[in-house]
Amino acid sequence: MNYKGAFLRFLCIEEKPDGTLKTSLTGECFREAVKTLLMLIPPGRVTSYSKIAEILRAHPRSIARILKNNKEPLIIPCHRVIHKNGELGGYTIKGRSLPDLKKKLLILEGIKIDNRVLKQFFVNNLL
DNA sequence: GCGCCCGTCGCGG
DNA sequence: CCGCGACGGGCGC
Repeated sequence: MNYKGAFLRFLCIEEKPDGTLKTSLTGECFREAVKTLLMLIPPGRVTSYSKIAEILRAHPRSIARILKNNKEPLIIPCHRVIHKNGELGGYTIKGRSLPDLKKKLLILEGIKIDNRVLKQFFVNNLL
């Protein structure tokens, strides 16, 4: 099995009848997979909802839904997940919307935010 | 099962 | 810049 095959199997990504790829992970397993990917983002770097979704062959809004219910903010660094275009996106802790905190955390990690996060701060290869 | 929620995205105007 | 619809997964009923 080549690298790609191993990668797809590792994330339980299978081919659907229509030929598209999709992870068969659901519920807690899916959430754990998302968390694990987030842990791979180094401090001072960011990634996007769609990048996570792309890796898992899932939908960006699914990722957003998972992150909103993140029970371990800071431990699971969901503040490092932003919009693909560099906008910060939302940030919720225990039901409270705290976008300013997200911004502060990113600045503390050395990320320059000039209206948007510059492309250079995105991780190129998460895996 | 269905319907609604979501911290998205890409496209068109 | 804005509006809109697609998409996928969780969750409550």
